[in-house]
Amino acid sequence: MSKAPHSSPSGRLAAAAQPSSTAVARRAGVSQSSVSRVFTPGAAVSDAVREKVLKAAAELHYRPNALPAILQTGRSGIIAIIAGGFYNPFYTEYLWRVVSLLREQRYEAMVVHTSSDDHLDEIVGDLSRYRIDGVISTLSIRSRRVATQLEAFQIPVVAMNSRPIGSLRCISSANPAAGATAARVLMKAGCRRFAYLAGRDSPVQTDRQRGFVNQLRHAGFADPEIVMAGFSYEDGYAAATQLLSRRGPRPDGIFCVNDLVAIGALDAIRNDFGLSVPDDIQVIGFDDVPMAAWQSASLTTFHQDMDALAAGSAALLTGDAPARSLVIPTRLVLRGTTSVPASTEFE
Amino acid sequence: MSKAPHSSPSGRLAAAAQPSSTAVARRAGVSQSSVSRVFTPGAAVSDAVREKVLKAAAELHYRPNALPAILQTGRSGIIAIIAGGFYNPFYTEYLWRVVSLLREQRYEAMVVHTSSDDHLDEIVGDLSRYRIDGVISTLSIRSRRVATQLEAFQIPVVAMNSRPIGSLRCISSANPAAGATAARVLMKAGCRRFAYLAGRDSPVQTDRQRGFVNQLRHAGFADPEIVMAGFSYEDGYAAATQLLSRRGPRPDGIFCVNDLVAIGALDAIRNDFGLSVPDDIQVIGFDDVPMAAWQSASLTTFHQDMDALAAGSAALLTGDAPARSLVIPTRLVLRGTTSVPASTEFE
DNA sequence: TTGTAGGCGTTATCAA
DNA sequence: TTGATAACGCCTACAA
Repeated sequence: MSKAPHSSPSGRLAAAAQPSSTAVARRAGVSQSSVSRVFTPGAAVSDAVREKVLKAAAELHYRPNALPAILQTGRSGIIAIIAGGFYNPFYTEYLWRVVSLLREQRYEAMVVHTSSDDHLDEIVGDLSRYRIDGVISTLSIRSRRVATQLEAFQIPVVAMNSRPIGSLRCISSANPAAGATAARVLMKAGCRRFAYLAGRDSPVQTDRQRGFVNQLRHAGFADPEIVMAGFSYEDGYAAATQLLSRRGPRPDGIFCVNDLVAIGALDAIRNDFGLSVPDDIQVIGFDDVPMAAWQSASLTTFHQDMDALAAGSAALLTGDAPARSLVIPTRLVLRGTTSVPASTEFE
Repeated sequence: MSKAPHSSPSGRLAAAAQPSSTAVARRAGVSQSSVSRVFTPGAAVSDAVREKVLKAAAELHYRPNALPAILQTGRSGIIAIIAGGFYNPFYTEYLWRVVSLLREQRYEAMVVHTSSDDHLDEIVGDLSRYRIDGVISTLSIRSRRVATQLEAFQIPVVAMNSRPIGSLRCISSANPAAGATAARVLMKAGCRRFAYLAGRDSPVQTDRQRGFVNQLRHAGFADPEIVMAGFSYEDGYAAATQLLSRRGPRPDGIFCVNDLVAIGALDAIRNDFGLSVPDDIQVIGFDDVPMAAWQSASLTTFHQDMDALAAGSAALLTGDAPARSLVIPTRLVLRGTTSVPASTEFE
């Protein structure tokens, strides 16, 4: 007996037909409505009927079908999550936290992986066929065209690290403030010549750089050397190599757009140039990914409040948030790549 | 004008009502069937009707609603992915690859995060309300109870690293073979006293250990010291510390259940015990996560063929696979934590 | 407390 | 090639 599911001729996966509430009703000797009521929390059903229905349901392995209800109510309970940058543990941690949190709130997550925000509108268009209730994007939305298209779908969209274009709801860490703190830490630690290893066009990158540069200027220092890196270990490694290969005095304080870049830089500084961190050069990263705490890195960095980022994203989506935009404070984590007393305050 | 979506009184997210094919039909002056046909690939429609319909659809921002079609056909095009262990980049890379691949095949992925396979049946029960076409689990399914429950749903289930219980479809890397190769590499490199840093009860763990131990025995060596670690950096760090703090001669060849454990061990060996790798101790990991290639680790390890794992999982699900179980070969990646000539063959 | 009837937006079927 | 009509499985009235 081949009760197992099989592929249809088209090659599409065909699940075995599942029993309907009508089938359960027939078996239990009650009406379909009664079955529905038994599976609707708070509906009035007599114990006798409930018992009969549950028995029949168990025998048939009945599971209520969510789709007709969605058709009826227009609410699917599905949130689309469009994510990228999985090479950075920051984004994968955000992903699982958001997914878990949504599930606690009885939403399911439909996840799409993409590396660019260029096709976000197409993707949301595809997913809107499932009548998704909302969208969370870990990719910052930079294109106004995409933002406009997204609005046409009439689906709430929360984007991380985006500028608030149109009706977009945005959440991010306090990047400019952290950049400024990075500058203060390095200055306090005695650095005199600064450098910044930059990401590529993204609000995150811009904000961190701006905070850092402005604070240095404010303190009367020369602008830091800016080296275009990217967001990966390899990018950081290459950028640091380039920076330290230049003629002239080398920087003694480096702020990096994220931890991966910082760790790449550290490996170049220590292994290829034989320099000591923090004696010759001090380094600060961003994200506080698990690897930053590894002994081999021991990287001073900014911890992003993942709990708050996830909770804030969900709140923005459901409208429970007080605003249309949320900014979450970061926390400085001092480790071995800087030399300031741990008790120093940097507010 | 408040056209934006809003929360209903119940606090649930309510998306704005989307136009139906009937609305499009009315506007285009054709029947609903014709609209349906325009959006059904391969259906016969005249150019005149198609044009009218597309025009009306564009004006209304119409998107076909997938739900009634699912009701009708029984196929949702949704695959559930139940994943955990996101602290290990191996699992997150697998996740995005599978998600991307499924999307290419026109499936959407519903993702649930959970750390244990204990509730897999409940989760699948929840998701079956959406009439999912299949399930991929990155958690190995160990409980026969869960496996039995899963069968009751009549939904195809692919599990990574599981034993084939019931109708479960399984995929994994060639773990025992890799374990044996690890033993051969360390022996070839001149090691004499071996240790294995173990994970906790999972087929992956057991298979790698078995391959390693059997090969050593086969070559006439004493059994390796087995230290219970786990799967994280911290676990590896602690296990190595424990191992090297013991009295008696210390091991000179260590195989670890995965890269994170190996990197944790490396940090303990080098920093806390001041030993040299590979001169005093040689180390091999498993997975070839990006961090294994970082200079600070430079870890010899086994590369898992992520492409094949993802493609195999999808094929098992859709029935395109030749078997109900797939085993994917690994590739040895020699780096700085072992001292064998790169050209050596270990087949 | 229970049952009957209508409708959600598609696809499938059949007639025109 | 097109249109009318019946499902699909549930929820929401309303009636009994």
